[in-house]
Amino acid sequence: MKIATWNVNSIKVRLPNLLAWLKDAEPDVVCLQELKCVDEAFPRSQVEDAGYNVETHGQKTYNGVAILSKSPLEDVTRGLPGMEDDEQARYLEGLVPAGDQMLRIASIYLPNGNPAPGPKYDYKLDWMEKLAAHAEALLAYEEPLALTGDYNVIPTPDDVHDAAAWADDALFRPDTLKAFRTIANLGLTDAFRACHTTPHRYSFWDYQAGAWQKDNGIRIDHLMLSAHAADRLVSCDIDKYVRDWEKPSDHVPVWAELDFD
DNA sequence: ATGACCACATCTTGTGGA
Repeated sequence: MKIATWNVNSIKVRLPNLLAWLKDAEPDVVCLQELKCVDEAFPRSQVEDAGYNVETHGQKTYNGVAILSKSPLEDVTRGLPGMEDDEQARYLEGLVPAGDQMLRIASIYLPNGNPAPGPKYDYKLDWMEKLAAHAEALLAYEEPLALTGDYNVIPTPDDVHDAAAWADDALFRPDTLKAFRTIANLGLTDAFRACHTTPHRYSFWDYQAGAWQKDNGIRIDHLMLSAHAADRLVSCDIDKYVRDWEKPSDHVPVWAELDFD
């Protein structure tokens, strides 16, 4: 099965690109971030007509996550457990069939955290702590699990065009990387890095300053797999070509193929 | 070249993104 994550930066603006990419890529499950709309405003019928079941966790103007799946989702959770007071729609989780098993998959839009230091950065680190706690609880099931989304974390200097320029940024500060390693070290595999050693492969290019044309990007969209999912990993890649489409998101889709027989 | 964008809400300017 093919799973994917894509920060679309407004589902309303990006719907044509989403529908075109769904047709191209034919993913089984897609986690979306930054819908920037309430649940009622999600273009549900168009996505359903493309062959997908839709679960959303939206809010007005900002954030918002969704999971599209060819099979209906079960056991859907809205909001990050342990952050019940979170007013920001950043987490959605559900179960989908995977061969004769089930895959638990989450769509994550981790806080940006800039400017750092400050309250927004504190919120990011708090969110990462709660995500770690929830990941630990899910990993205890010892089942296929994919925590996928826009982590707003540049894991290593190989994942950024100019590490020095990002040194003080909330996406690359030492405390951010430490919190990300804490999550990964619970037993989650970065699908892209498991498949590729090539440095400087990116999933985001800023709209500004000709970042795309100069390949000044960062890799911040990740598929983090439990052992039971990583054991099934066949391939993973970044659909960079989508960044060249008209009206692109600043992020592109990242996908992984898992073989559940 | 300390340059350069985009989406949203609101109303032509501010906020947020990364």
